[in-house]
Amino acid sequence: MAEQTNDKSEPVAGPHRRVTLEDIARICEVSKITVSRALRKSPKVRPAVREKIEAAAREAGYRINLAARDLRLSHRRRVAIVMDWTPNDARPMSDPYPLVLLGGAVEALATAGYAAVVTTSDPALGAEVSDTSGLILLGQGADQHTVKEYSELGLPLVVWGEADGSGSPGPVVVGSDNRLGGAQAATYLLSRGRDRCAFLGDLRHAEMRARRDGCAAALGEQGQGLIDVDSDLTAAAAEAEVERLLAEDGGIDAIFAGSDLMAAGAKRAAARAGRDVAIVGYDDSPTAVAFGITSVSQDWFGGGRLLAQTLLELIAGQSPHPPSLPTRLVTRDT
Amino acid sequence: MAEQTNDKSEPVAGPHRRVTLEDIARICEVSKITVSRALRKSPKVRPAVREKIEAAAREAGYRINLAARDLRLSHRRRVAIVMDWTPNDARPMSDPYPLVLLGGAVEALATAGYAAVVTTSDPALGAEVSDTSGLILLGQGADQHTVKEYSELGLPLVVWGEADGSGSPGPVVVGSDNRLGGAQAATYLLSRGRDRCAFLGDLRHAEMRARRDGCAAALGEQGQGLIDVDSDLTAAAAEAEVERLLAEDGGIDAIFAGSDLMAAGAKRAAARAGRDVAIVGYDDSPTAVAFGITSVSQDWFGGGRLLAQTLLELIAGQSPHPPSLPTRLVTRDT
DNA sequence: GTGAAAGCGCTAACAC
DNA sequence: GTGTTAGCGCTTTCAC
Repeated sequence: MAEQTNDKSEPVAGPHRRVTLEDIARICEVSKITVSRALRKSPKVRPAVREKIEAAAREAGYRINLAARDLRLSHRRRVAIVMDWTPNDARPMSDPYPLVLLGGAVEALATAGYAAVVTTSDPALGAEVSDTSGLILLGQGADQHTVKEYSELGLPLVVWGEADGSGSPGPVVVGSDNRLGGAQAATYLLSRGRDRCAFLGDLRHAEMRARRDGCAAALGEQGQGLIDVDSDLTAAAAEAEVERLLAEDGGIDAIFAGSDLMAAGAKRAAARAGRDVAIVGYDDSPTAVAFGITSVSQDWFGGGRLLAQTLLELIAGQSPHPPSLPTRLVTRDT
Repeated sequence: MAEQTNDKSEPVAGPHRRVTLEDIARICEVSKITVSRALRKSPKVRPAVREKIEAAAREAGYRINLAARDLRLSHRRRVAIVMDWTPNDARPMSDPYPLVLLGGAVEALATAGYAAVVTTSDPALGAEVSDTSGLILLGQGADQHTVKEYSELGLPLVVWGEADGSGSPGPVVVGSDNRLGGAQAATYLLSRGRDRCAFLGDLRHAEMRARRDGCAAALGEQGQGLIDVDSDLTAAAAEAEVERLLAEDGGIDAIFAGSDLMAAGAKRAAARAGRDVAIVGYDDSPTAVAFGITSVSQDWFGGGRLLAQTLLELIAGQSPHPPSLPTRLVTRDT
């Protein structure tokens, strides 16, 4: 629109010099500090003056220079969020949920007046990451190497992942309660009268292990065991593993899969084998919905918010002990 | 100068004052401009001095203050990325792909030395958004209301979505070539000898319309028509629609669905009806992989990169005309 | 209620 | 090669 403010008898300095407080001050014939106060809605400025200034600022397209404000105030209300998923891992880049996590964090940070600078772990932007109030690391929780690297910055640091439970002095970890999720799966399978259950997943991932452990513990209380089946995190791999498993073991009547994709594979294998197998997946994803698979649901958005809140507490000098986020079982056909 | 820090033996100045160039300068007994130059690897600084300075900076944990740098240089190497998905829309927040889009944009921006400030369309962070070099808007491309709102900031603006093709003076739009995707689906269905094809989707969305139009045009060249079937973008809705469609029309032998989830629903309906229906989905998502559904694949990461490149050109004062991103058909069982 | 002066930490421009 | 001076745009004293 009226982007080019055809100067009001003032020299247009430079091709595109931005409008500053001083410009507005000159227009309104007040000092720049008054403009500053007015724009921040200080009660010390007379309403009439304030309105005039606000109008002039709007008219002239004034936008505050945050660099100047932050420099003067010597703070930076900015937090870095490092997305450190590498592909071919537990969470492919195409996984929906990290985005929701991000959304939750961004929202909570915004509410607190913080901006989120998002980066991949590209080192090129080192300065942008290190000149922040704190850091959120999103990725496979306990990738020790990356965590160590970032914790050396000496900034408040919160990591998304599976708490190692050791209570060790490492970074603050926020995560979903995978053990609880596993226990909920077990309870469901038991309620359906199942007594020979297998866990499907890649146990090299801490989150998968926690899911398995939670399930095994709950089953154990009823005197049942849990059979580990190692599988890549794809539907095809899971299908092949379950096909083999069902052929080998005629008693299997329940499968808890560490992801919905694996659960979908398991369901196909069970259907082809003509076996009645109860199946629980993980993540309550569109895949689970489409296949009608019972699944453990995580509160990703809440997770993002908790991540942000925890970091903000850390920045404020507190010592937060964030709770694990509860999971919820969503029952469907399997 | 007012030197109140006489005690250089005292490492703690105040509760947490950050290390500045001046501190390093004092330690190394040089001027701060020399430190500045050394840290930026200027060739004007003698290697010996430079190394000494670098060591001292590392030792003292010096981190540049970007606010000061940006203020001095009067630029801001920062771009805002606004995630404007509202739920219950074409792309639910749980949609996987925008994250990849984001990743591509963040990576390309980082390479160019720009940081990405990610926000939801929460107005609380207005200043953080408006004090940037430019804006990337991620959401339903042509949500006129949001686009207008942001374009009033007068900043370089690039929107992800379906180009309206009008060549109108609106914002620069970057998007995937949905018409091409539709045409690829048509070519595939024709190659499988199909002659009565339906399109499944919600035509209120510009992207869906473009997919349908591309498909219809390609079919039209072979003298075939395309039947529109309106459906919500869920597997269940699609399943119901296709069930009805197949019952009504005994000739249908092909379905092009605007999303993989709908394609999965269609596949189930076809299987239950015992009909041989060729099916093509859209997005090449994990769901398509799991269901073995032929699908049109978009280059989301490349899309993010193109988004960033386009914005950077705009910032540089050029008038970019970004190409549509080509799609690719991934053939599976359907 | 309003203003004048000072300075946050950095770097471009010019000395030397 | 290195240092001195100045100033980016803002907000906090402290006057009035």
